[in-house]
Amino acid sequence: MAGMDEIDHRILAALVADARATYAEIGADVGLSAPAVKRRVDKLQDSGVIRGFTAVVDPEVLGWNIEAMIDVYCQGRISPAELRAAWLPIPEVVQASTVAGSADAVLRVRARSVPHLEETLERIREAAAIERTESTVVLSRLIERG
Amino acid sequence: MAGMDEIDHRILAALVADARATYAEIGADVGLSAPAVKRRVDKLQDSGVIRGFTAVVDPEVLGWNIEAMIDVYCQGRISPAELRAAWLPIPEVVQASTVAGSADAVLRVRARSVPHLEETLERIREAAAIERTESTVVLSRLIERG
DNA sequence: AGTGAAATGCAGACTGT
DNA sequence: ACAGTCTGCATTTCACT
Repeated sequence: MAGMDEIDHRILAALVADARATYAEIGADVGLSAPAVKRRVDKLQDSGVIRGFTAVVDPEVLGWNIEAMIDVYCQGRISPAELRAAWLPIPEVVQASTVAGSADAVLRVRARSVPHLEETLERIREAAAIERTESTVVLSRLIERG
Repeated sequence: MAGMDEIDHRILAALVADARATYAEIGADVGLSAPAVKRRVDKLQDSGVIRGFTAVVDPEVLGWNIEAMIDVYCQGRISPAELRAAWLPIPEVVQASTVAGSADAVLRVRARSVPHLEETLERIREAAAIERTESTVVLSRLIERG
């Protein structure tokens, strides 16, 4: 985005802290009226700085206890857009990135059980032209932020 | 949480999709009145299933353009708690997990530039008794959720 | 869990700087 | 261009059924 001043950054921080905060509350924090805050938030969304608003849910509570990282090796060249389209419908895929390393992409997957993880792996492999995958199971989550 | 029925799950899904959706909108989706939805959301928050609501911000725009995943190989046995304590003060570390694989831990790091990434790597290595690290730079973020 | 009413917050148009 | 005020309308929130 072109001009992002101090106030925009403070509005962003407020929304990251609580996405359901009212415009008036944010305005009180940053010293602006509610309509002024809304105008800025709208611009921030239109320009792509704010991608959206989500609820952060405790995965443990829902029984999605097991997590794994999957290195994916593709056959030939597949565009990032194709990979994204292939994996987006799989809800177990929490994170996907293309990387500059020996692997082509790295996924982060959450599942309820080992059989569930295995089934998810199968669906990931079927979704695109994939040569092989290498999975490493997460033992404990030390840090989670950003 | 004790009793989480189908409707609770659908409310969760709606809030994950858009944390600023109104209770009336969610109620229309799940077949409940707005006050009923609010009561369920409040309970979901009190019981810890919903940890909060945040805005998802494009990191590129804020200048934290480069991201890397770091496989860490430790010397001897280090407890997860020690690793956490060592890396928590480093703000560039966005995610850290111990894993069951050839590496002992995997970090996800965000930096403003390659020199900044290098400096962060140095600090990560100094923070604990580490044998060696293997970094892979992220080319593009395909999916980011959960 | 639904209903209805009061309080609150939102979104648009308008004005001033 | 950007902030403030006003206003009609939607939403939240409470008491009650």
